[in-house]
Amino acid sequence: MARTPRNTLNAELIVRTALRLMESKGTDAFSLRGVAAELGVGPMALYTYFRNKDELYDAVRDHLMSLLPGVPADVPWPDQVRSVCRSLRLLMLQHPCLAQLLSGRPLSGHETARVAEGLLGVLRSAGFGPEQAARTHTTLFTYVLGSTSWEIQMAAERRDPEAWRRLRATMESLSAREFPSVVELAPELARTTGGDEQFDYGLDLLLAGLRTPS
Amino acid sequence: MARTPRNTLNAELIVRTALRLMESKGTDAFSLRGVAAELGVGPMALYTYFRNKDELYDAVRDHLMSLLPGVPADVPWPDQVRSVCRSLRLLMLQHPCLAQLLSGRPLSGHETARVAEGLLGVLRSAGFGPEQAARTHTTLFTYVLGSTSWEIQMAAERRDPEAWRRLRATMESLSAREFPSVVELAPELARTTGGDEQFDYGLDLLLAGLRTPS
DNA sequence: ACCTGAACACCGTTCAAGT
DNA sequence: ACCTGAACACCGTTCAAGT
Repeated sequence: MARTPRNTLNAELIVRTALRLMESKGTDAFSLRGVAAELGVGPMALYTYFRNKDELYDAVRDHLMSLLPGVPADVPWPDQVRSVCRSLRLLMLQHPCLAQLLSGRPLSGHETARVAEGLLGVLRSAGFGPEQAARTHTTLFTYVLGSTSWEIQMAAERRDPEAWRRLRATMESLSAREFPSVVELAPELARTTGGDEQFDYGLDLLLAGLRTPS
Repeated sequence: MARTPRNTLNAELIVRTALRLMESKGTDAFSLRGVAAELGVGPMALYTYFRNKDELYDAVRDHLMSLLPGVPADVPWPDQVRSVCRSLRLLMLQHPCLAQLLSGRPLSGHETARVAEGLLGVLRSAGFGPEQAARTHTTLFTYVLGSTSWEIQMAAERRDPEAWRRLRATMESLSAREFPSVVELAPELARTTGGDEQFDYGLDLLLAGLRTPS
């Protein structure tokens, strides 16, 4: 093995490699040693650029959030809100690890600054007061986070034939006495556990609530 | 060390011990070996009751979800919906690991059956059609999941003085040119990242949307 | 500064064995 | 069946060292 020459590593390269491994092997299977091996260096080489694994997680999350597109101008504010929310959802769907990085880990503080700025700017321009703008932003953001996390988990289940079979079997074995509505609405539930339509349904519900006098 | 006598172990005891460790040492720090040590047995003793770590995770999650209270009768349906959603949020706040167990792991299929049954029953009785009931249920559930996950993460940040200091510093260092609205509304954002009021604000937004003609 | 290599204290899990 | 003990293939991270 030729010794790795100097300065072949840098933070961005490590982040890109980490991201690639997370998306191919799953967020949990990801390891520092795996990234190092992929880069052809010893595990300790990464510690020059990140103090520990958490810092690398943070860097991956920040990098992904930086990919968020801006807010479209020249459209009514509800469409601007829709655009920001849909963009965040799409980013999470394209990078499933992002959901876990956002909801299950310590926060650095600026990872949501861009989506917050987008939503708050739109809401303030639409005439919302400071408090209501802040509350509405948090509501919208957490709705996107929850619905998309759930959607991703369900999609993962669907991809694994064994897991999907088990899940269907469990649903079908539910007692019709104990869970009459779940059993009756099983087909509808299966259709509404993800997808653009379901996401927009909830989003429109929130927007409809916003337009009623408060 | 006296040898552990036979039949001292059982699935429920293991689940309770695992839950206790998860809540004291954090969901991530939790380990099979830790549970075994706490119970005074070798790591392999647990494999008699659970095929692997994932099965133990599932058992803990199912146990927690079984603690959900029922739906109150004799109140208007919007209050019934509020009750189910608030109960789920409270359960997640009391057991912070539940959020991660629900959103970041494979699903067995019946963990959400009770909350689904509660919501679907209420919505169907209120006159919603099958499709709209299913869509509304998924919207409500994922809102609770997302908002409470976020709230838990923020609360964890607040408890750790070092993390909280870093987060405040990051927020204050945000450029007022790049993020004018975030900087301007920083106090409001800090106040609306959790709490009963914030949760109810989003919940009422959804309920308000539901009452407009669809 | 940038990277290596050995070492430490952990993991989950398999396997063979005991009762 | 219920539990043990040794072993395997992993982890993240520290430490001392090389350039």
